[in-house]
Amino acid sequence: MPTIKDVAEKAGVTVTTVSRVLNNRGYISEATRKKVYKVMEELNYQPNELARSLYRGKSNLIGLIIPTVSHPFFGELSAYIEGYAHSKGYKILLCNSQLEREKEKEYIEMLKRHQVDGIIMASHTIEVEEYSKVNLPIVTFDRRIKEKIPYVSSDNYQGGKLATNLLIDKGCKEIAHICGNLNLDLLANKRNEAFVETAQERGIKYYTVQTEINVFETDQYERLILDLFNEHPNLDGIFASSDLMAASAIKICYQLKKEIPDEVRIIGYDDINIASLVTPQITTIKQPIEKMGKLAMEILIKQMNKEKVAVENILPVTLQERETT
Amino acid sequence: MPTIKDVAEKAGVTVTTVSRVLNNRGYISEATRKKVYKVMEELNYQPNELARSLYRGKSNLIGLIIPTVSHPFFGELSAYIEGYAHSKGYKILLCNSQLEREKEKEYIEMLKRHQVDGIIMASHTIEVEEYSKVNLPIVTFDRRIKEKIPYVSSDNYQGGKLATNLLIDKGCKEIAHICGNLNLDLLANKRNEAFVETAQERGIKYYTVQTEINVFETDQYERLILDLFNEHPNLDGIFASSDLMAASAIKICYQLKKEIPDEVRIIGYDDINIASLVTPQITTIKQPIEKMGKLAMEILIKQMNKEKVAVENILPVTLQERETT
DNA sequence: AAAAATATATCAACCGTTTAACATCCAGAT
DNA sequence: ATCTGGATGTTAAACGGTTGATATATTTTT
Repeated sequence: MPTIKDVAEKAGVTVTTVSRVLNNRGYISEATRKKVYKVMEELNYQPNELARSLYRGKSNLIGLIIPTVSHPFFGELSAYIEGYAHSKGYKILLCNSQLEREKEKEYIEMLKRHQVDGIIMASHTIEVEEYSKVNLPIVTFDRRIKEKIPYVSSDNYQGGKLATNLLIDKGCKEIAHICGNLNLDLLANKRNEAFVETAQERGIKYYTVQTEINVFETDQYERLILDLFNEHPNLDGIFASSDLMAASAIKICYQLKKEIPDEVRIIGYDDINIASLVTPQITTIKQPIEKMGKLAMEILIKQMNKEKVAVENILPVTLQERETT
Repeated sequence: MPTIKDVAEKAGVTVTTVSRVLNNRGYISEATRKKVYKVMEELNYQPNELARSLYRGKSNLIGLIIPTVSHPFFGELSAYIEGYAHSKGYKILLCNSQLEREKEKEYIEMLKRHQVDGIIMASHTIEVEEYSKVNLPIVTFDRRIKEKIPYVSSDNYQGGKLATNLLIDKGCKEIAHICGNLNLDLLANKRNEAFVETAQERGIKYYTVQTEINVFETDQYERLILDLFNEHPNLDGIFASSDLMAASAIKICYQLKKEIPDEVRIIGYDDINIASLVTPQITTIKQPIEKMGKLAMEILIKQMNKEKVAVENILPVTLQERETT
């Protein structure tokens, strides 16, 4: 790999001059500028960002910690985050925590060693105190930390309310919410709050089913839903806390020969791409994934520039009515 | 951020000694080792990997260029690649090319500037000559380059053959292959070769439909499939070159009130997670995504260690029969 | 008591780049 | 003839770490 020295020698100038060309500082005549650029071209020279980052104390690297990029929600979110980051000159270091506390910690340390400029944290199993130790611009997804760490979320309570009301409006008499584990202190838990409160207010029978703390496993979803129908054969409405769960619910309904939406109505959450691709198309609560990703990056960049940021950043959700209700 | 100097001072030793502790070189007594570790703990010291990488000429960074991580196939692939890379001490820099030539080039240059140790390239729109310019360990997905760049692929011809034969065995008389654009010189094109040859051999009417060169857009898939049925109302078998395309085909069949699998049989490709999650579950050709990801990383690591690697690395595919055939 | 091994220190070079300070040269304006 | 400012050079320090050479203790072995 050619260095700035090679370029300088070949162009017959000093490294200072080359550096000046590279960084547009000081006086440089058009002639030398052209000559230097030409040599860089010839040598296929690329400035070493490690060296630059070391000197500048800024790496332009962002750590992204998610449960796994193979989950479509996080896949889509990551794509948007990376796209926006790239447009702003930042690179994404991808970390799949698999929702394991130890991995989260390990990744955070690794990111610090690599001098990332900030961390986007969308996987939350570590203890709250760990967050304050990070000591780096950080933005959180869907989780409020006691300390003043900014977070991005969508309006989970409103989403839960929209979903529950839709089921009831459509005539459901006995409904269930299948959600992630409520012991994880996530803002998504507000969906269940809304579900419970709305069902109570409107005097409808309701049940809550939680998944295990583990990872996303469709087998588990299917088992839970099957058990649910066994216990409550008259269940006629399911509010699934992700579109993937909704797809599992659809599958089980077909197995049990329950017609959708006539006998059972199902509403999902997220509105990932496949929600409108599968048959029947899934009615769902749309999270503004692109906006959330962009906002997270914006907040991170502001923090890096020592600008003030709001701690709470909640975006609105919308109901996407399709074929399962 | 504390530096090695801070640690040395606080521990009352020199940086050389700290560095020795850090790197396990030379003589170090247990006492000083402990003391140094304790101080590192107290200061929450993390060695600066930029500085280390700069000196060592090795960053432990790998560039991963894919069309987009929001596509489930690449999402799953990326998760496996990152997981295996992490276990080997490598970090992944995520690059979504959106299948744009300019972005691919830009990303490659960026990765070189950041001194990545190697590149996994799963997006191929740049010209073949560009690959030789890279001058870095590289491994390619599903694309053979004239130069001796190693590639990982699954047995596309066999996959196409399995799929086509299944449709015919099940009684299809008029079949179509919906595939990506054949002008992109991808090994996936062998699926179409196999499709055509098998259909001819067995004397079955067949058609090939290509998508535009663009990105993956379900709207486009749906339009193509709708047109296909308009032109060939008696079509009774579809070989879709991805599970997402198969899902689109299912959707259109429902719209046209064609029963699956009685009137139309559909087989997908990839066996991404959602293939077995949707209803009906998609019959598909399973690519060994995890093995392919791992193999790609292994080949890259071997190249980085100057070991010899095979250019051609083709893994077997298997038929997953489910509900759409 | 001498030799060998262990433990640590000091010093300096190096990785590739940036940047500040200062010097030099030249062309044009005064 | 002098001044001004543009264009470049020289030099050296800095970023944070690694490493080799060399020196100097202290222990341990012979």
